[in-house]
Amino acid sequence: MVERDGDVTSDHPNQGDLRLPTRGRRVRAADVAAAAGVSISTVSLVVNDKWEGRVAPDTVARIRDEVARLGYVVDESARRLAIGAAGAVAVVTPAFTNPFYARVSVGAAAALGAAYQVVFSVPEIDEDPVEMLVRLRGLRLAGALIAAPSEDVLRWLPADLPAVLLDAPGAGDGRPRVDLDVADGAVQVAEHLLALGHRRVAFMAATPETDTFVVRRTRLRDALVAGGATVFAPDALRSEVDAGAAYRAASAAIPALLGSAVTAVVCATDLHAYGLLRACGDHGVEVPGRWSVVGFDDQPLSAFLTPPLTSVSLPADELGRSAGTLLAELIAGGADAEPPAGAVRERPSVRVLPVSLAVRASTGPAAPSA
Amino acid sequence: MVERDGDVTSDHPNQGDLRLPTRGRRVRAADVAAAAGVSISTVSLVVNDKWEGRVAPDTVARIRDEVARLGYVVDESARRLAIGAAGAVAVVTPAFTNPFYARVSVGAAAALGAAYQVVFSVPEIDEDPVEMLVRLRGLRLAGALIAAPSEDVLRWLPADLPAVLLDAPGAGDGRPRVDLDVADGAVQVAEHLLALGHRRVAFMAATPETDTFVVRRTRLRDALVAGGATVFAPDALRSEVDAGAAYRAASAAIPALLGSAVTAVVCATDLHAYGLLRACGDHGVEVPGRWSVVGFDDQPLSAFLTPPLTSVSLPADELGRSAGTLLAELIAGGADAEPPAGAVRERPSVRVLPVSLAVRASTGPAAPSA
DNA sequence: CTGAAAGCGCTTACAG
DNA sequence: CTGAAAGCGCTTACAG
Repeated sequence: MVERDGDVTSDHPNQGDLRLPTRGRRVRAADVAAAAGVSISTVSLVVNDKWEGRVAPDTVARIRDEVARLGYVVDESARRLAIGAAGAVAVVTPAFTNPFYARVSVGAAAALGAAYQVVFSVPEIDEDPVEMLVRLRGLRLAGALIAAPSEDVLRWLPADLPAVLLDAPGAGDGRPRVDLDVADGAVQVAEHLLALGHRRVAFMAATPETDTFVVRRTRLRDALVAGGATVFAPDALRSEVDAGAAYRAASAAIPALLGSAVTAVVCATDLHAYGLLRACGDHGVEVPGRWSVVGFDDQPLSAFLTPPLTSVSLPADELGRSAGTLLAELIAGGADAEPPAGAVRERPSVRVLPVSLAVRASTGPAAPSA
Repeated sequence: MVERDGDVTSDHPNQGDLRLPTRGRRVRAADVAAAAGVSISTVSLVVNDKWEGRVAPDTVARIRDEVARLGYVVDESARRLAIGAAGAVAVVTPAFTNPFYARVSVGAAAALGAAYQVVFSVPEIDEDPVEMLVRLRGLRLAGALIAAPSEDVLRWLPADLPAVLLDAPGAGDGRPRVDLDVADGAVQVAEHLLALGHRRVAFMAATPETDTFVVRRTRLRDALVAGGATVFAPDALRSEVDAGAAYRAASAAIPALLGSAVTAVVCATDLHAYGLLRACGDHGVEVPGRWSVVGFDDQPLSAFLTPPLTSVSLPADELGRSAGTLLAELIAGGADAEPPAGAVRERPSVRVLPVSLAVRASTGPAAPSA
């Protein structure tokens, strides 16, 4: 007999040990079976809805009554051990407190939550996502959803673990992927600014510059240059994805920028734009009078800034939901199974979600050249 | 033999069945034992670090080598079933995409994540938190952390489930709790406004008005009235906790408010303040020239608004961390154990975290009476 | 229509 | 210092 005293959810029958409160005893299938006068097998069939044609209807009713009366819930550990199924899915993102990833996480959980236990991994909680993923293998990981994956995570990812990458336009390792069409978003920004007469544009970059940020910067540059504009991406004008860091960088960079004839600043993310706008306020730089400002993300709050921010609207929740659905298919369909020897390896599915530019008051006609 | 074909993580030895890829086979303690030439018991002792004085050091080394070589990870389902321990903790909040609760969640997970599997429940994912909590019982819930609990959740909460309530100043059901001293925050706001000469103040309320919001409103009112000010809480000036809803409510309410001699508006949350500020911008109401505006929460972005928002700074991460730590103590210490018969039931621990007012540019001297 | 039995992978007294 | 065995609570062929 395994001893487990002091355990709040002890399963020990309370045999005369007054220190073990009765309420600590879990209800087992055996309890339901005894109460209903049937075997454990029958209880299992009923609670798993596999009784049709195998258990008499009134037996079913009796068992259901007892389940409700006793408050029986199948023990997940035992169930998973018995059926050998993987029950957990990991959702790995770079941050929880960044509303973009919060929305991605919610979308993913909504798509997967019913079938799997969703476990979130963010650096804010787990120092090391790889370490956490290793630990999760103990939960029999069914799959993983990885947003803006780091090199480390990609390197670790076992080939046989169904996984979907999100928002990783550059990660070309043949994994199924759901991306946002940030390249098109950048083009839309360029067209918008060109139409407003902007010909000298600065870009505020993100560090570290992951795939999506590289795309945002280079495609914007290419499209602007093709339209006859000049683009600056000054070293000083870059920061982590954080409004405070962006504010400090922008504050330092603004004096020099004012010397150039820049009429618009495009930011790698809305958070950068928040910091920039605040710094503009400090320096008396009027937006959009002197500079037009554009962001990427269109966070829920961006429409409420002063001035409201023109931003590339990224469907974060749909990104999460779409990736979640794809992962579920992958797991269920065994799309990850080894192809027959000699077969042409199927191209992994890459879904690209469209984005749109939300035009607001932070952009306007280019100021007459300073 | 239990049949489990089509299972990605099938544990079937791959005996001649070519359709079952080898990589799908999990490594079990038995594999490590065989490889190291020891028994399963010994492997268990070593991986659980219980070998001191019981296993020869070079046996330990040999086993560790094999564990590393084979990539063995203890199966959590089997482990939990064997030790009968509860491994999961639920964190229930009203929202994920509200940065305040995102920070609370991160704090809680940081405090609990090492020892327990943290499962988040938010309405955005699970329609019904109660239903989800019931399902979680199957995971042998060790405890729950419940932020701004609804009546439903409180009613369901089993008496024997260790639970900590967060930010629930009115929930007087004797549960251990961690609260924010929003009452004091309201007093600080009142003092700040009175000192600036404000004597006619409006309050923008939240719907539904949960405990914490009632405290914010009533304590502010009492403190302002005690200081000789008049307080309005117009029905029109209230909305859900959402910047868009707040914007619409504020837009509709502003014309009437301009008719009153109000010089300051205090908002139930920063999100309300975002909507109000935007509406003020639309209506040409200068902040703080005409109205001073104050929020509650001090969200990370509030310092970057134009003007930067004066707000009651609520330590969200500490709230989560503190509650997480308290819950861990509760679970470990069995503080929930039935007291000895006749003993005076100990008062539940209620921790109240101090808050502070972050004074920024959105508040200033009261405008001369209109 | 129903139940006895094996098995999932682990942990832990217990007996050497 | 080491291993055989029981038990955790469930599911699923299998035999009635």
